[in-house]
Amino acid sequence: MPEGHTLHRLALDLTAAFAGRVVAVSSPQGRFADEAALLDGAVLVGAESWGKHLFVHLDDGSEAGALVHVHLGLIGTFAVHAAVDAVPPPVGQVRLRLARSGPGGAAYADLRGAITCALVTAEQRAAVIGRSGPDPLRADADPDRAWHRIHRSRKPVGALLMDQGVLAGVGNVYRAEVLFRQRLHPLRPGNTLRVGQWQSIWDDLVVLMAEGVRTGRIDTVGPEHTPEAMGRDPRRDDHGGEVYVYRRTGQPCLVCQRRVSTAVLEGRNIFWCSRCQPVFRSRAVG
DNA sequence: GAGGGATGTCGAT
DNA sequence: TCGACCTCCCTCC
Repeated sequence: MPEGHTLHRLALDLTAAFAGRVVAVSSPQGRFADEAALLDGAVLVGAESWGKHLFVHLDDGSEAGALVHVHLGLIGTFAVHAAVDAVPPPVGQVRLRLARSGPGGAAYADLRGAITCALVTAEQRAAVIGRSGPDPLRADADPDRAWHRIHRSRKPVGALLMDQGVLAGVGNVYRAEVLFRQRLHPLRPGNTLRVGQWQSIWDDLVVLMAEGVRTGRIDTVGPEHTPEAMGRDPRRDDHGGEVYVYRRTGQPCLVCQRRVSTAVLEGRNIFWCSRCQPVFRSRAVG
């Protein structure tokens, strides 16, 4: 699940469920037990995301407060259950549990399978953010920082969009889809893009990812390409949304009918339509 | 019910 | 380049 929209939504959900409340902090699995004991009984101030990183701010009575850094990795989940009758016993490997009771009913959140769950300082948080590129979901994002990296790089734009130091929060689905929507081949070198093309990528990501936060799915097809509009079966897949090329290898392009192509780039699958996203040819012909 | 792949990243080799 | 993380959901039997 975790692309930037998932983390952004998670931060909103955690804040809605726990902000301003005393939280019971535990690590039923045990791997975060020492830290959890220190945080137990603190007041949760709020949660925020930057790209795929999540930070939970707590007031533990110390001057600086406490900060938990979470990265879900590929398989992690952080499920928020708001307004339940009672907090049930943990099931499976729960690395971190936040729980509260009181007005509005009980609420709890269970973290499983995360690659990172650590107590960090404000300086460590700043370092993580400093290593990250702009996040299209953040109002304070500066897309020029990403453009500065992209237009000087010979690396494929498909690789650059996934580099969290260039752009934060874009994963394999948004990469594939925004490049299709902008009719750009994923192997096209970054330094061959024009600034207007980059601006279109950024603007599109801002809209698509905000929609993802709102719906909890990744839907990228225009109104003319929905299952209803085209009279086709809706997609049933684990990301749940309607897309143009992501994991549609061999199926007909929704725009031109050519079969969707796939390849591996830097260890990850890329998907594109070879007619809608033609191979870029340099004008500097040998 | 088993088996495998995946929306990610880091550290060890 | 490989394993860890050890979840979730899909496909195949």
